[in-house]
Amino acid sequence: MSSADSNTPASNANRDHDHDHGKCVAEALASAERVCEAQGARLTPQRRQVLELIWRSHVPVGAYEILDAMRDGGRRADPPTVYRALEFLAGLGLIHRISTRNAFIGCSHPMSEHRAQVLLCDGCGQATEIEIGTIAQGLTDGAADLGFAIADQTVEASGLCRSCQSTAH
Amino acid sequence: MSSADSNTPASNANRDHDHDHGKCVAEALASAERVCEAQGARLTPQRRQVLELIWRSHVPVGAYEILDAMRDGGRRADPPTVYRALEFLAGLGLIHRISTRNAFIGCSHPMSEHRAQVLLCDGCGQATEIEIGTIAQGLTDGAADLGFAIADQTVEASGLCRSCQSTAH
DNA sequence: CTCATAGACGTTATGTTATAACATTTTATG
DNA sequence: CATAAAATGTTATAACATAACGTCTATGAG
Ligand SMILES: [Zn+2]
Ligand SMILES: [Zn+2]
Ligand SMILES: [Zn+2]
Ligand SMILES: [Zn+2]
Repeated sequence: MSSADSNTPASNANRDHDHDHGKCVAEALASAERVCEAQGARLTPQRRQVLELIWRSHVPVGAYEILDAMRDGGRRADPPTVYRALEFLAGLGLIHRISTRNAFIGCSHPMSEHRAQVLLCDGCGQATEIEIGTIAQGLTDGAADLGFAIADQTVEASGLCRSCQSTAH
Repeated sequence: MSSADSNTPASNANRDHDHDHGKCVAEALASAERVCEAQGARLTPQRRQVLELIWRSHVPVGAYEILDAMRDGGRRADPPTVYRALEFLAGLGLIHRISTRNAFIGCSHPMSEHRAQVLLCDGCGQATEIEIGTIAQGLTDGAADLGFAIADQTVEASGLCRSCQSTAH
């Protein structure tokens, strides 16, 4: 993964409402397989299905929505099944938990180490992952000034995306 | 409240584990009364009690902990009672919800408009509110570059405070 | 191939957080 | 006092998450 960079995960930040989502999904699944292989982890059919269900859209999806979708698909499932898969996927950085929504989104660029920073649209519900280095660094530095050592960061903002601003009238 | 600034709410950021917490509480309650008066809102005994319970420490407190404490105090209470008070207090900026913990803390400087930015210690559990303007601004600007208009921000970081770093060995 | 092991998954039950809906009481005000 | 608005009481349930333990399955050693 150090040679060609034909995929441009950062382009997700500029994603429009009518983008080629099939590409998002394909890239996400390909990345997932690479990450799992690299980590010696197993992307079982069940885990893969949960990842696919999360990637059905860019709208954060709750654990029980996933559960319902799995049942709709004929598969027997219970909460622990879903939460285990979510824990596995989050552990590998393949998904992010959105704390303010109790929901999950697929990570747009799971191959690179990063802190999740997310924009949440109150109009369409879509989440957009961004990566503003100065925020992560500013937070780390600001905390360090107080003697606080940051281990993990959560940065979530809500508002209106470009499309939903033009729609609102 | 525009004249003397004898209280230094920002000093909370440097708060030690053995600070004068009585002062924190006294200031918080005084601020609450001022804010309520300014807004024409009523700080009823029940709301005041919830605020006091939240201010028992700097550790974020869950709604049901508050509920239990109210019942311990002999008062009859049910979940909606607590959640209504929390909603009221949060609406006035007197408390902040900590999304990553499903819990609440008292706001250290409710008189000034601000976005909550919080450091959460995994050791002692205490929350420290900080205010790094460049983060709020960087987030707003970074989002604006994508055409996204931010209405609300959540910034939470976990790690170890100074005291808990020295303790850990 | 058989067995031991570890990881994944199934299953049941329960814990935890939050809100809907409607009744009643309190407070402010004319 | 009459009235309306705000606050609170009350019951029930929705929504989110995990504990605990049993079973299955892939894998590798012997
Ligand atoms: Zn997409
Ligand atoms: Zn939108
Ligand atoms: Zn204090
Ligand atoms: Zn600490």
